[in-house]
Amino acid sequence: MKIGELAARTGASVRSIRHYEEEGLLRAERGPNRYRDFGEPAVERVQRIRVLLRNGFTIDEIRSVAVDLDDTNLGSVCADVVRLYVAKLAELDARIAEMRALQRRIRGRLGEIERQRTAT
Amino acid sequence: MKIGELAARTGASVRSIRHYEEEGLLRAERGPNRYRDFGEPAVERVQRIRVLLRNGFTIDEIRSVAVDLDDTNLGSVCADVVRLYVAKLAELDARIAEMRALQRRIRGRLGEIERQRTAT
DNA sequence: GTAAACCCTCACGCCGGTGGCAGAGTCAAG
DNA sequence: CTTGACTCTGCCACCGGCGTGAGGGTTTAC
Repeated sequence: MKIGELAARTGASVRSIRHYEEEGLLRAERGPNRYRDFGEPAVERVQRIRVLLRNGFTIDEIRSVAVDLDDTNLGSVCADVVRLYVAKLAELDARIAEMRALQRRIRGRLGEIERQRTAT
Repeated sequence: MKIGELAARTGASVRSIRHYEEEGLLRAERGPNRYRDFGEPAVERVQRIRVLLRNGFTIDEIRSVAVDLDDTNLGSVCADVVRLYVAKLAELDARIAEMRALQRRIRGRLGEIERQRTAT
C-alpha cells in the first residue's frame, strides 16, 4: 500500500511515517516511481511504534527493540533489550503513579470549585 | 532563596527555572542586586509545574491554571479552567490505560524470553 | 487531456527544554 | 584585596518528533 493509505489506517501522519522510515523503524519497497510501498504488517508495526513513543520510548530505543515489533522473529533478543524492558516497566510504574496522584489533585480541585459554586 | 538553591532543591536546572519565570509561571522578587529571590512556596510550585509538564500540560495551559499552583488563592477560576481539567482527566485515563496495556505486553515478552532461555 | 489528488525530496519552524558563550556584577573566604 | 563561586542579561544552537511549505513528478477520474 502507499503511504497515504498507511497513514489513514494507522492514524499517523504521512510525515511521521516518512520519519519512521528515515529512522529505520520501518522498511518500504520502492516502485519504479520512487513511491514507498508498504506491506500489510506495516499497519500494526506503525501502531506499535506509536504506542511506544507515547509512553516514553525514544526512536533510538524503539530501533533497538525493532525485532520485537513484528510477531515473527520471536526470540533472539540480547540482554540489552531485556534490561531496557525492565527499566521501562519501572518507568511506567512511576509515571502511572504520578498520573494517578495528579488525577486525585485535579479531582479534589474540581470538587472544591463545585462546592464553592453550589454553596453561594 | 537564590536561583541556585531553588534548582538544587527541585531538581530543575537553573536554566529551566529562568525559563519558567520568563514564561510567567513563577514570580521572583528582585533584590537591589537584580538577583532573583524566591520564597519557600516556590519549591513546591516548581515541582508541581514539572509534574504537569511531564504529564501532558503545555506551558500555556499551566499558565492558565496558574492560580491553582499555590494552595492560597483557592477559588475564582473560570469555566475554561474547569473544561481544561476535565479534558486532562480524560487524557490521563487514556494514557494510564495504554501504559497498563503496554506493561502487559512487555511482561509477556519478557516471559517468553525467559521461557526460551530456560527451555533449551 | 486536464484537474485533483497523491507522491517525492529538501529544508525550515515549533516546543520545552538544555547547553554554551560573552561580558559583567556580586558575594564570601582566605 | 584577590580569588572563586555565584548571579545577571542576551544570544545562538541543539535535541526529538514531528508540522508545514516549496517546488516538483505521478496517478487517477472525468
